[in-house]
Amino acid sequence: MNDGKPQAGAGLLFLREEEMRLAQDLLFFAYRDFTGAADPILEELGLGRAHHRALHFIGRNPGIAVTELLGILRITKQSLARVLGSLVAEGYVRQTPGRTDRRQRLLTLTSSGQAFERRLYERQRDRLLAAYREAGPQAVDGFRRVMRAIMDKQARAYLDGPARGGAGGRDERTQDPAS
Amino acid sequence: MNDGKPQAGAGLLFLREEEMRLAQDLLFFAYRDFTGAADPILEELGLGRAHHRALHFIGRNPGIAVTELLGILRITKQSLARVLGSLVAEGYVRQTPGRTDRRQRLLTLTSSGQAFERRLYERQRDRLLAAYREAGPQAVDGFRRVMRAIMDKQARAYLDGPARGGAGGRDERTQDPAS
DNA sequence: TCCTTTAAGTCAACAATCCTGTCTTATGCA
DNA sequence: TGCATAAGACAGGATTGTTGACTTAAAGGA
Repeated sequence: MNDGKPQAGAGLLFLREEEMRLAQDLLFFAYRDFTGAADPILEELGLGRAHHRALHFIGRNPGIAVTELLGILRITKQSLARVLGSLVAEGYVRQTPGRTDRRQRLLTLTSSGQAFERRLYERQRDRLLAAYREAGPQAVDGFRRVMRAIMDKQARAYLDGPARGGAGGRDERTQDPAS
Repeated sequence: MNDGKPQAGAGLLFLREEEMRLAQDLLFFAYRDFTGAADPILEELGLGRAHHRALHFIGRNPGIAVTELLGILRITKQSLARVLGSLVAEGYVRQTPGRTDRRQRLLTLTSSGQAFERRLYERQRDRLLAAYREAGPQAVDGFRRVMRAIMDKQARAYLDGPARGGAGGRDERTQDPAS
């Protein structure tokens, strides 16, 4: 990075600060417009972004336990309970007792929950796909690297979990809890 | 990416969907932990993330008009008024009438506002800097390209505005409104 | 079996953040 | 002069988040 030019100090520090300020802006605007893309669908169904986040991670982790979902969303039990309550009440999410640990209420999307989540997904996908095409595969690789590096160890470990990334294997949770 | 294997259809579609799902995850976790990095400082001063966002964009655009800030944050006048009210009351933000348009109340950080914003910035900077170092300059370039491509035209235009990006020139707003 | 811990849910109360709609004041501008 | 715009204010409400205390059921070790 420092390519050995004589006067190193203030000028480079300025550049570095502007780089970091730009990164702040990028994260704000990209996230703002990425999440905003699904808003029309949510409004149509009378739900909010909190519901969307829950649907996304339940859809992505069928049979996830409540505690695990809380750890992902980083919200309190109460906050999740409210959101989850309406999702269950409207038939988007099903709760089934854990087989090995019967204290758990494993969460799964119903078929209408899957359909709803897919509509939300498609809006964000369209935007992401266009961005990926515009930026090109090499940029996409860099994007992934930086985004992974920004997040906590814990989140990286989650992304590397058996359900994702791994060579095609579905993990045990994917055996859908019998309705 | 498509390395010319015979059976093209379903398998590749699956891969593409997993790519998009991963992108959703990346945006959620990176944003969650990026914003979370400043939370301890905010809590210390008894302010919230909404205050941080306002401070950031006022600091980045000294002398910004209220309407322009509303357009960036995409919130309503009422929401901003509440946040701005406390920032002004606690002496972090100064409002000065516009010189050319006296209806405007141009927003600037006071020196204590600058100091506060800097503390918040430094937390996020540390995380971003570590991520940039870990991912490497080429990845950073890709990150920027993809993030820019995700956001709205309007936001890209903002980032290309005269105050940023341009070859070193400060724009007229930077002439700080006389206190 | 007894005891502790854990998973989940619940209730009450509250705080932050956002929204809508309506109105006023001052100013810009044709 | 008349309309549009910038900003602020008021009233009321919705969403999303918080804390703290408590209950129920089940797991799991001594």
